[in-house]
Amino acid sequence: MNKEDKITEDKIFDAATEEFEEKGMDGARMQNIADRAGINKALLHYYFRTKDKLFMAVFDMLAEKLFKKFAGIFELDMPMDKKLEYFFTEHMSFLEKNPKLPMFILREVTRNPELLEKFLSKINFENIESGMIKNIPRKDMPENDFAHLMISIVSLSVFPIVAKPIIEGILSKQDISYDKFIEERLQYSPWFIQSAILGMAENPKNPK
Amino acid sequence: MNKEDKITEDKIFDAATEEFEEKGMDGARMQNIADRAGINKALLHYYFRTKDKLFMAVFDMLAEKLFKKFAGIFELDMPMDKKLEYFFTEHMSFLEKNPKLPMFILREVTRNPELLEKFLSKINFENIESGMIKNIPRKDMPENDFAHLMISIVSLSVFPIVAKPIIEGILSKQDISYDKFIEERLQYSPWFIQSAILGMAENPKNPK
DNA sequence: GTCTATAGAAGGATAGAC
DNA sequence: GTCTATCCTTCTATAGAC
Repeated sequence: MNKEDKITEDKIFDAATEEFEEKGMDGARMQNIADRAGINKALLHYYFRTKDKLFMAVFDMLAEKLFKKFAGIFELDMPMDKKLEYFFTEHMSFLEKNPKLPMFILREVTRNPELLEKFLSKINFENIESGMIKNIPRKDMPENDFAHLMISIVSLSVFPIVAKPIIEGILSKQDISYDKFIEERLQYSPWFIQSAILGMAENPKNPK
Repeated sequence: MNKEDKITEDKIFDAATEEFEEKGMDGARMQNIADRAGINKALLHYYFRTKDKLFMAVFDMLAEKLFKKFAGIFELDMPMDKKLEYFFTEHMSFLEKNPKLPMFILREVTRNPELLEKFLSKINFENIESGMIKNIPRKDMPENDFAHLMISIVSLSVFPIVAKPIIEGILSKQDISYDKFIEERLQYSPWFIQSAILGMAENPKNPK
């Protein structure tokens, strides 16, 4: 199905997704959305009433999209080393295809606490925890260390995408391609994390 | 010196910094800046001509501030394990005091390539590389692995701050305080990274 | 359902008095 | 230097013809 065949509401929704994902609520313009969709401004209001309602529809869809990918992976039942590799392969290739998505979510939930609530409400904590804990490398791991490990994994996968412009700029001065760099991280990051997990077990934290 | 004594230009600049850091260029309002500074809109234009010029002055100052902190720490001449601890202590306590700064920089350089150039131009790559390489744990580390290690360190320190709203929300459902969590990371992250470095040395990457 | 034209609100910028 | 009043542009939103 090409763009011409699509019904108008879909064309508008897709155009709005592009505009909002790129510029955020504050930077997006209804005129730009109309232009991208190849229709006029009045039609936007005919289908979605207000900019805010249109934005909400887009945010909801994108939050769902990002979240589904995360949760699904953590729930997998496999050993930690396999899970890590699978996570980075799946998750980062997803983010490569949607490079603006994490920045969009972060920007908007930071701007508007209501959106934060909307986003958090999608998370099913029980599934994630049980899925991870089942295959955790060390059964004696202190409770909070689990949270630290999770945040570390997410930091290592999401930040290189969120900070793409800066990292790309820095790498280019050393003649390294950003895309190649991200490709390498599919191997590097699981290796890094797995090494950290093993290393931490061998060399327990000195008490504070 | 309290706010009343300050000369007007400084009051405006400080108020603009708050407004821009919080809302970004697109979301900031000149009226809000005037209100925060306790003066009227006309004065903003008297001192800074346009919103864009005022924004540029603020961006320049904040980019410098963030960058100085980063660069200075990497240049330190000390062994890797001490450097890591020092980095996280210094860097994260700085970010705790300026929690909106990294989001601001990321949001704005993503929005406007000119700002990205401005930001990148501040970086002195030679100082950073020489300062890090001098105390790198493994002299035989492949070239790109150095870049991967650096990005990993920055990811682990910056992301938990950038994603504060989401992380805070998730932790609160498990009755963990965000501030306490960040405090713990001052110990956890250097330990995590140090363990990874040691672990990777012992367990070399299997060739792709 | 789709368009043109325009109303109406918001926000950046300026004129001019003091 | 600082203020009030106001202009002008930009943008969201609606009216009304087809």
